[in-house]
Amino acid sequence: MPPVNGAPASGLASLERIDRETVSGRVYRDLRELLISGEISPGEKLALRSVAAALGTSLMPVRDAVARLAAEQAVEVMPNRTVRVPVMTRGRFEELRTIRLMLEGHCTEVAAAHATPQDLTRIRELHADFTAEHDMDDPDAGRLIRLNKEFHFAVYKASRMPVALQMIEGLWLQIGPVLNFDLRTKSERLSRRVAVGHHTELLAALERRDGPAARKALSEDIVSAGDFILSRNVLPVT
Amino acid sequence: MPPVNGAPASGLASLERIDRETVSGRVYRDLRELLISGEISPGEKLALRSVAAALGTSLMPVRDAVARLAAEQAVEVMPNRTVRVPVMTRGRFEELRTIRLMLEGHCTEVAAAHATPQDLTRIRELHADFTAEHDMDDPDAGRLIRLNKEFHFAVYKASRMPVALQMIEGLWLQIGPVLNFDLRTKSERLSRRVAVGHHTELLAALERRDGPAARKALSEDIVSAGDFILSRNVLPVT
DNA sequence: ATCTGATATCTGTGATCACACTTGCATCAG
DNA sequence: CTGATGCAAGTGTGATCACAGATATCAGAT
Repeated sequence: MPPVNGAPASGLASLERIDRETVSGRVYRDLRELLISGEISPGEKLALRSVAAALGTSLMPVRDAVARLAAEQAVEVMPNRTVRVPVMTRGRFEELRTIRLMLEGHCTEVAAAHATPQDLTRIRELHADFTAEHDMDDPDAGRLIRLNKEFHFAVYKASRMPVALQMIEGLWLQIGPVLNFDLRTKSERLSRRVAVGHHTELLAALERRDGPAARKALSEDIVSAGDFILSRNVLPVT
Repeated sequence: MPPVNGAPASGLASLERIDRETVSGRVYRDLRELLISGEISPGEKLALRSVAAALGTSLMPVRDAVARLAAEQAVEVMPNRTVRVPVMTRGRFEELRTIRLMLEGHCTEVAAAHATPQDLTRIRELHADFTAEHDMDDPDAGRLIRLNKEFHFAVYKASRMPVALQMIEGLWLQIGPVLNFDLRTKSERLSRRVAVGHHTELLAALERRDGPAARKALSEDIVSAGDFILSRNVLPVT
C-alpha cells in the first residue's frame, strides 16, 4: 500500500480502521466476561466442545482462549485435563486481597497525581452512573457489577501504568467469579451502600489530588467488600 | 482404582507419581526458559512453524504454548498476527521495576516472618552456589542467571504466597529477555559483585527474621540491577 | 444390596488440511 | 540503475479427523 499521505485529500480520510478480529479473541473475551461477572460458578467444569457448540464455532478457537485463561489462572486445568473455574479458598481470597491492596492502592495514589481533567470527568460520570443505578428501586445486579468495575478501572487507567493495569485485570478475573457470584445470588444492599460512600470519598480525594486519602478510601472499599464475603463463610478453609 | 490405604504395605508405596506431560506444556516451558534466560532477543519474531519444526512437533502444541505466553505478555501478537518478543521501552522497564519492588518486596518481608528452617537452608545453599559460580575465573553466564533466579524465588516461595509467586514469575518473564540478554552480551563483573553483596545482606536479614531489612536488601538489589541496565541507554524512550 | 466388570460415550490432545492474508523476491518497464 | 508490478513462498487461523484416556452406565456375580 502506497503512503496515503502523498495522495490528494479525498474521502479516503474518512475510512475507519478495519480491525479483523479473530474468533479466538472473541471467545476469549466472551468467556472472560462470563467469568468476571460471576455467570459461571466456581468449581464449574468447562467442556471445550460444549463451549464451542454454544458459541457456534469449532474446538480450535476455544482451545486458544482457554489456554490464555489458564495462563491467567482464570480457569485451571485439573490433572485429568478437564478445565474448571478454580474454587476459591479462604487463604487464596485473602492473598488476592492483599495483592489488590498493594497494586490497586499504588495505582490509585499515582492516579491522584497524574489524572488529567478528562480522566476526572470520566470517573465522575461513572460514579454518577453507579450511584444512580444503585439508588433505583430494583437495581440490576449485572449492571451494577459492570459499572463498579468501570469506575475502578477508570481510576487505575489514570495512573498510566499499563502493565499494572493488566495485572489488576488478572486479579479481578480471579476474584470475579466468587465475588460477583455471591453478590448475584443474594443482593445485599448494605454492602453496596458503603461502596457508594467509599467511591465518593475516593473521587473527592482524586479531585484535590490527595494521593494518600485516595488510597485510603480505596483500601476501605476493598477491605469492606472482602470482609463481607469472608463473613458469609462460604469459602472453604484449605 | 481401589483405595491404596486399605492394601497391606508393599513396594507400591515406592512408586512415583506418573505425570503425563502434555507436549503443549513442554513447549511452553521450553519457550519460557529461552525467554527468561535471554536466549531470544527482544523484537525477535517467532514463526509457529519454525518453532514446531525445531522442537519436532506439529503446530498445535506451539499454538497453545504461544497463546499462554501471550496472555502473560511474554510475547505479543502484532496486528499482522505475527508474534514477537516485546521490545522493552524505558517506561515499561521502569514500571515493571516499580511493581517488582512492591510485590517482591512484600513477599520478602513476609518470608522473613514465615520462613521455615528448611527454607533457610535451601536459600543458604543457593546463595553459596551463586557465590561460588560468581567467584570462578570464567563464570558461566547462563548458570549464573539461573542460580540468581532460583535464589530469589526460593525467598519468595518461603512467603507462602502462591498467587503472588505466580505473578512475580510473570514479571520475570517480561523483564528476563532484556535483562539477561544484556547481561549475556557483555558480562559486567561489577554489577554481579554488588549482587552478591545484596544477596548476603538479604540472607542475613532473613536469618534474624528482620523483615524490613530483608526488604531493603532486596530493593537495593533490584534497583541497582535496574540502574545498570538503564545507564546503558539501550532502551528506547517510547 | 454391593461390588465387580465390561462397554459405550465423552473428554482433551495432537496432526493434518484448507484458506486468506502477508511478505519477499524476481521480473519488467521507465 | 530505479521503480512498480505480479507471482510464489510463508504466515497465522480455523475446521476436521484420529486417538488415548477418563467417565458414566449397566449387567452380572457374589
